[in-house]
Amino acid sequence: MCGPALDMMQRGFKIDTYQRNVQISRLEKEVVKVEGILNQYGMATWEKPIKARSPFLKELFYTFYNLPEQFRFDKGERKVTVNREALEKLSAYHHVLPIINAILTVRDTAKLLSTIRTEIDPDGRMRTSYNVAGTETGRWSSSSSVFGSGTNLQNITNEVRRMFIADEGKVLCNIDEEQAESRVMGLLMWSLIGDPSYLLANESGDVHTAVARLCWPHLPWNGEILHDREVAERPFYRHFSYRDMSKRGGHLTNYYGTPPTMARNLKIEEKVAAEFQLAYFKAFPGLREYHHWVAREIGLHQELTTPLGRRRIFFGRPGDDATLREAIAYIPQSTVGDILNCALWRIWRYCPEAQLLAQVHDSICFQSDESDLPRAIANARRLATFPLRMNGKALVIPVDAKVGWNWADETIKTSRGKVHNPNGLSKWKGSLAGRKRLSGVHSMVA
DNA sequence: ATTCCCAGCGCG
DNA sequence: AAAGCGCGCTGGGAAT
Repeated sequence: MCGPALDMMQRGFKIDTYQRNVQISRLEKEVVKVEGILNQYGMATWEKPIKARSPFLKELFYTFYNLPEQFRFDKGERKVTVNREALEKLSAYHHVLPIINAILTVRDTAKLLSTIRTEIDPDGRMRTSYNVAGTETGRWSSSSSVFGSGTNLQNITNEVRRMFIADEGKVLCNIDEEQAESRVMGLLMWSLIGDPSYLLANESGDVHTAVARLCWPHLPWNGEILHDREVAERPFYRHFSYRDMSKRGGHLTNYYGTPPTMARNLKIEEKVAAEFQLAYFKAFPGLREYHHWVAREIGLHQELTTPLGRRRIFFGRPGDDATLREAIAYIPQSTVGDILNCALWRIWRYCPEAQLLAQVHDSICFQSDESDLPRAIANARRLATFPLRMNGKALVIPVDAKVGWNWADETIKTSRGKVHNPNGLSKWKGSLAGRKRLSGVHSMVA
């Protein structure tokens, strides 16, 4: 793995420094403005400034204002918190609403700013350091480069990805393993338990609609893709469609999430979450059995081995729920990482026209000369597509390809609305289809 | 002045 | 009683 890792670490990812500077000055102004407002609130109330990220916020809300303490759980411990979720609850006390809004704005903006401000190297490139043996699951991790510049490139938001660009004369391609963890979960349920239902749902084209069909069979489905999708997008509960429920609730349920968690994350009632899980487990009976299978393996051996042969020993107490949850997540997460890394290595070794730029767990970004692009993408896809076998069953994870001149999607959702990004990534359909790299002001249509 | 720790939050 | 897993970075403040 050091081959492709060093290749990317040495090359670095070109940064659009103009775009970077524009963003920095815009966000700096915003932070200064809102911090000023926050300080005025502070002086007007408890006669001290208010810092959005200070631990003393606890004192402000829970002692000075005497509001009900909010808690979070951290490794089995109940702790007082002033995180986003807590502040959103406290905003029901509308005398502190302006303070809370200002705090959340400063936090969001400062976070964004700190990533965008990350030091780039003198040649205008951002470099990272990949650790190819740094995690429990076999995934890579990413951090600042050996010289202290750059940062973790595996947690860059779409908004910030806008400043990561292709070199002159080259085009970016991002390939992605589609619904990878979910498909591996399907293979596990099929090969270990004998229940193919979840894999079939995944391979139906639109997994979330398929899951919705199985969970709510009484709705007027008729098998036509567009019609069924429309049915799935009807409201289920408040702002939630059946499809939303299937997507977010399904993922959480796969990983042993409980109704209270689902209720919190999806902002729905606990009863509604429990109802969904009942239907979900009924539609995919292999899921419960997979959870039980993992519990049994951990109880007996305290270890698991993935279909690609990666063994992990679980040092937690075998009977603990926390140990079980780590174990349930392990095989899908590790397997997807290994599949992607296998693809990465093969592209590095056999597809020289693809210059690797980044690895993000289930996706790879590379660049090619425009003239090489169709060949590079065809080769990369071929090298990344291979069957995963387990107990005589097999699965192929499809590989999606997108192209553009910067690393963000064509539509960027920001806190202030949507921004059109004409140089961004769009689905590869065999050619650039008339797309051209826009420069200067034309590349930034608000 | 430097190091350590925590809380919060970003991605897959 | 506790309430998906896997990471890394930053700012604030305490400890050294």
